[in-house]
Amino acid sequence: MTPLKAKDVYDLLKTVPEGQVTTYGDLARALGHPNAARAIGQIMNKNPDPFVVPCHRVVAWDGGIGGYAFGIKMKKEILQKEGLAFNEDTIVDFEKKRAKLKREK
DNA sequence: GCCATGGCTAGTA
DNA sequence: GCCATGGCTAGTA
Repeated sequence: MTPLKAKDVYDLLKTVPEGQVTTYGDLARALGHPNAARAIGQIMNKNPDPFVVPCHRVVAWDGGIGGYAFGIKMKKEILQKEGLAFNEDTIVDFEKKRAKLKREK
């Protein structure tokens, strides 16, 4: 299996529009690495450019917030600003907000 | 040897 | 609540 490239993750993530989200596992599967969810999280943590790569739009598989380099509180605020609603720490209507990823390669 | 995950079990109510 | 997974990095040789 070809290695997972950070650039591929970022490129795919950039296709997720404002107001929608994706998950660590979805990104992993779309790139042909069904078990690399955790590696995706680590790649997000090293995000070179938070203003270009919308890593705040990557959440946990169950609609939970996941993590964020600048704190999950800020992540939540940004997502709310982009139009998502929360019930406690879970995204409301998560399945409807979940982006359909275009499979790469 | 660390984790910004996720899936599966054991054990309680 | 445990642990497999996979990419990264600190720290030793």
